[in-house]
Amino acid sequence: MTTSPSGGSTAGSADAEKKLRPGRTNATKQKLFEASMDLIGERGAAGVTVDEIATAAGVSKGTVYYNFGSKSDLIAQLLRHGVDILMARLLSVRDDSADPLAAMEEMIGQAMDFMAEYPSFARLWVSENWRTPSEWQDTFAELRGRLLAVIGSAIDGVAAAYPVDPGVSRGSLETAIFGACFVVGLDRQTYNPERTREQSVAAIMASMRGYVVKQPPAQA
Amino acid sequence: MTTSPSGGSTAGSADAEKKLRPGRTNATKQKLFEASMDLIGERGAAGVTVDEIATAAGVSKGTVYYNFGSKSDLIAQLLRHGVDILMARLLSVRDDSADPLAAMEEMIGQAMDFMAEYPSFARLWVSENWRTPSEWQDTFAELRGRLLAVIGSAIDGVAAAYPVDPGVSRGSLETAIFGACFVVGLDRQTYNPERTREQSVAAIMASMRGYVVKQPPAQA
DNA sequence: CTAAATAAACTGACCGGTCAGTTCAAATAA
DNA sequence: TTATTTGAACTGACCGGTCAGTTTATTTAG
Repeated sequence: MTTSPSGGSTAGSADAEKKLRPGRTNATKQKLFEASMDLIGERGAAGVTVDEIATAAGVSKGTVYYNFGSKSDLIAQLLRHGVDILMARLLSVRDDSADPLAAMEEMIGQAMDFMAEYPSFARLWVSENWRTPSEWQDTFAELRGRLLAVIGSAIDGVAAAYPVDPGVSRGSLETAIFGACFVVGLDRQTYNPERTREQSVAAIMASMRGYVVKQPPAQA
Repeated sequence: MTTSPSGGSTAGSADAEKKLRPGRTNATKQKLFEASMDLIGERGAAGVTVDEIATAAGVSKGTVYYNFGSKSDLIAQLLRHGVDILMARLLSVRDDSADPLAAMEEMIGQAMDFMAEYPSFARLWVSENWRTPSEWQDTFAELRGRLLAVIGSAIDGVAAAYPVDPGVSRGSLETAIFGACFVVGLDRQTYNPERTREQSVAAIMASMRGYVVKQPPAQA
């Protein structure tokens, strides 16, 4: 076997040993990420061959196995890569103590932009996320937790500034909003391209507005 | 070739020529549906072999091709089969003119029950629904439309009885709720089995409550 | 009532082809 | 020099689909 760098599968997503040699690897990895994102998003992880990915990236099959240990490892790193991008966008929303509801809205807007820009990643996510015994179970659990934490803290912000319905659990609401972002974004891409970003955001925000109670807290 | 029945792919879901010969075919098809639902839900359409499906159904590979024209056809009919079940449940909700919001809530509850009972179908749906050039594009478009129509009319019912936010388009809201049902149901199954049915319904219903305006119609 | 005939339902071995993964010597760049 | 990439070959397993033949239930003929 050659001296493949391969990259840590369970690394903290930050590029740990990137600096060893800038070389061409990072550019190659990037190309492989982009190519495989599209292909896998379209036909599913199992429906795409390594040869196809290599060809689409303008690279040889050997290079794939030089940069990644396996097809499975490539996909795991691809998931981290996508989540890193999404996380960066979500965290770019200033958590100013102004209106937490507005912050939430901006976050959802960022998510919608991400879905529009990386629809293939969104497809990959929803395609593989809920598979029961999956090779990426642990990867998904970790990444999902990281994303939900961000949404959760945004919800907390709202709950701290407004009276909210105690009958709605934070966890379920996180899930509903998180999932709605993916689904609404994908649906727009696939079936309703005429729908605007604002319409989509408004539809998802409806659940937040329903979360804050109409009348001042009944009594609870 | 033998005289395969194969079943109409675009039939209106009602069993048309069931009586010609009771035979074993219907029972066999049912077994194949159940087996493939589970397997495909777990590992994806491309990740399951016809041999596996046949074995799981306690039937030979040839029987699969006797009852269905191809693996693809099996899956298309499987999708219709699942949607028929879900539709029946959604339509079982009495559309009494009482409280449309309560009707909506019951419908979401029915959807949650369905997701709990057929999680594999839900996984199959979200896995394949948004694939761009897919063999089942048309099938999905049709079935999606049928389901959305039911949800849409429930939303209409609410909009007719309450003052609603005109800034939220009906279509986007349909999508958000529809998608949330799948995602919340799957997430409960996969990551949060401790969550109750009521919590999940409440989280999804939040978007309906946010859809009806708090104060009597502002002015629009 | 029984045996032959018929057709639906089913079987499983088989085929052409594909795929993930491995290896490696040679080429190419930093 | 050394890290990186190439491209091609090879393997061993697997896969979708086919097909000639077998079982099973029902019908028909004697």
